[in-house]
Amino acid sequence: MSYSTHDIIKIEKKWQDYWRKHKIFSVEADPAKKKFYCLEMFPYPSGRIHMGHVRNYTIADVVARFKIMQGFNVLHPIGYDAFGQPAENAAIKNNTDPAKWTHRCIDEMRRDFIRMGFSYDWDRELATCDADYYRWNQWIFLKMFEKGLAYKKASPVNWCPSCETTLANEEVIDQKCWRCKNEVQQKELEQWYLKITDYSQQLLDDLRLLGNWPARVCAMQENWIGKSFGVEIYFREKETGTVIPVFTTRADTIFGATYVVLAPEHPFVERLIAGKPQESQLREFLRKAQSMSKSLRMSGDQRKEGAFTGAYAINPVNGEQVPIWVADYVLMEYGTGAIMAVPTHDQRDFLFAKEHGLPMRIVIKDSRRPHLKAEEMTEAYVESGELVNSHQFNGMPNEEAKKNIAGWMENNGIGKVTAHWRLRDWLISRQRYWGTPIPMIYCDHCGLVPVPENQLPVKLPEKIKITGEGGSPLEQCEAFVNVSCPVCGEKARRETDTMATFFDSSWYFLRYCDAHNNKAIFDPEKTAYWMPVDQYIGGIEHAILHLLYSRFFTKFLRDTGLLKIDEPFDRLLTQGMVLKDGEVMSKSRGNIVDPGSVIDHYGADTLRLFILFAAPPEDQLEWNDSAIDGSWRFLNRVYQAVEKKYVEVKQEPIRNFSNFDEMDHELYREIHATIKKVTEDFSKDLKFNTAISQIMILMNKLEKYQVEDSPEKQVLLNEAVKTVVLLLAPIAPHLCEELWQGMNQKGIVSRADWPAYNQEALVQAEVLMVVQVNGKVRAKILAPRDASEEQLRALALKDGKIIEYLGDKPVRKFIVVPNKIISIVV
RNA sequence: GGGCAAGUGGUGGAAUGGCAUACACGCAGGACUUAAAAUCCUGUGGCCGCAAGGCUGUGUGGGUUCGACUCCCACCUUGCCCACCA
Repeated sequence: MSYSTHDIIKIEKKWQDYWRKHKIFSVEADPAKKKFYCLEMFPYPSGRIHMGHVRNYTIADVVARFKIMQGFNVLHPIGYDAFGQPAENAAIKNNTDPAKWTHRCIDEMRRDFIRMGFSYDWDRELATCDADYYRWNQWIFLKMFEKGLAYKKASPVNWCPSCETTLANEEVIDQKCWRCKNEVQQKELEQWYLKITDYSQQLLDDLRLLGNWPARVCAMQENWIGKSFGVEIYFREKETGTVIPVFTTRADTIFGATYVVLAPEHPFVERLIAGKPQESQLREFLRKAQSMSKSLRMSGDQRKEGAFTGAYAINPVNGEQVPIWVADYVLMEYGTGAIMAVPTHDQRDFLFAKEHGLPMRIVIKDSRRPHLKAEEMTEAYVESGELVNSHQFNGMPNEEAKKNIAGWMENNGIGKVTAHWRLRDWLISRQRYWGTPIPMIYCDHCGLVPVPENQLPVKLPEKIKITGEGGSPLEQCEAFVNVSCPVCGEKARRETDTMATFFDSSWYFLRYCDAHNNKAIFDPEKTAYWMPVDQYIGGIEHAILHLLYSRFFTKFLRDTGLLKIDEPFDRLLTQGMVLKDGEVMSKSRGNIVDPGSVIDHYGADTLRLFILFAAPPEDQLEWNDSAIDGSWRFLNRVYQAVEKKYVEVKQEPIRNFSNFDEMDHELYREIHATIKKVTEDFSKDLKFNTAISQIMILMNKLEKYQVEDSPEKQVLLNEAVKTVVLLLAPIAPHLCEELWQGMNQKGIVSRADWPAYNQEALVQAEVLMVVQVNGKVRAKILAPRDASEEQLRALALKDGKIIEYLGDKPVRKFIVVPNKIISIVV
């Protein structure tokens, strides 16, 4: 058979059918076997796969196949993150049913995965939009509700008045609704939250357990959780004595506080301004500030607006009376919703004070400009220095003062050392159709009633009209909404909010362990065997939310006794993006390369090889139409090598090393060096690009190798060819199966044993050593392995070139790095 | 503004203290062919040189070292993430 596109397509189809028919990649939990759980982030089923999927899933597939060959019981599942807005939008646009649309997309995607030759356990396939799956979302929600971790709270949402619907932040573009282009408002709605903040400390502490995660992902999570230490200082309102706690990380600047600022939403504001002369102006300001959407209010260089309340606060450290302001640059969600302003040492306070003519006082001396006056400052001084104007703390370095002042405040009851977090509770309510219904019921008599477990799943109603307008589609579905109260039996109403899809994806890796259990979320014995995921692979865009939520769910389920692990994912790889002409591939840029057409032309193996070879997995990958020809050519050469170089030898000649000539030794060494390199690259840092390079080097060597009718040499050559096929099998599995069969080997290559390398084969009797003189390479000498310094000195000093470079200068230093380099200093 | 990456031939990249540019793409020349494709061979950082060879070279400047793409300091550029977080 020749190597043509036509044949390749046939070969690939043949092996894909074989693998599926014989369930080669289906596995069962078996405590007698060592397990390996290889997982990729499951896709949103948008239809055909794109290069990002190809890259992500090819990397995972190589890991899975490699581990199988190494003898592990490998769990490698796939599923679909199938709820979410695109299906609903498509339904609105084409007047179709989201379920139908989604399942059609899933079918297309599955076909593409099969065509890529991925080694999935198809028996565990799942889709989050199936009731078999989302009933367990509801079950988890009820458990969380039971434990007080799911609760309802009024909070502002982006609201489009013309579509009568809530919008995600991403759907608000320039303050306007992405669909109808009308102005978006903020509206208070009762929303469901998960109390992830109960786990803040654990989520932070356990980052230490994630040594096999990219450091930057941990750093991003740490920043997101955002624990900051500081002091809550108790200011008092002058008239009533009401305590106003403010949070600061800069207690050292307390003597420079010249005003206090409350967030517009601060509950105390209302009482403060009532009856004040400027009340109406203040109300106007508050109205404006609160109607502004959060994203606008927080946008970078927004001017800081604010107003004086007419009230004053007493600074507890010096009894000083300072004005209380309300300003939009203070956020209710962070700290106490109130700050002490130190304009001289905080840039935001500085800008605000300049804008509104508020007083300033320097309390930390800038050693470079010790005589600077506050009114001469052009920006806040935020560096360190000695305290001034700070009573008994004058002269103290400010870092020291931070601790001392905090301690002094605690002793005097005017402040408390505390920590604040950036992490907020997780809003999971969506006023959408295509998601998991939140299993709660509102009863006029009994209040908020959870749906009893035995009534799960609360199914999404089918065949309902979705227009995108008039609020949540479920709200209009009488059959869904009207229900009798599970407690008193009276008429009641169902919750019509659905869950954010991040809920679905926070535990799918657990369901894979026992995908079709209809009695329980999973059998704890099965998760005990398979979990944690040994290798997780996905995009960096999920570095924060998805991974944090999954960690939270894992800890929660551990606390309910279902899991025994603290963290779900042992090793994490975040693969880089696929670029074309230096830009991310996207429809709008028109620079998409369709994987399907590449497979049609070259076959899946070539695509797999190229995408692994072109860049290390974590880096960005530049798509190159002509470079893929190189991958095709290489596989062709492998094919030819088996056809032409592999000759079965009847009698099994005894390998006799003493008969090896230099060429034999070289090939033998290269075989084992390649096994070693590929094994290490596949195991440790998943450096497929260098593993492939090394296989190419072995190919280059074996192609040049001459057998000269010697059966012994033929055995050696056969071993080289066989090694290439084995090492390449995880990367180009279809071709390697075909070649394996062609070589009359037992079984299939997907289940073959991964070759072991012989360390002795790598040891050379003589090594080529580089000789440097004054740091420059001047000669290379062949020296016996592990030669002594004396031997090497003698060898080096009789080398013609070295003699020339040394001249009659005396040798000052003679440095030997064994078997590598000799460095002579004169 | 804060945090984290990264910067190496015409291109993707290799080398993480020890021969810079492995492996591949591209390009040039050659073989085969009526011709083309495919395939194979040779060359390919820059400068000087007929050559042997020499000098130079990993964003910029400094440092540590016998020796630095690699480690340290400062700067420049690009990318990503976070960001009125007190």
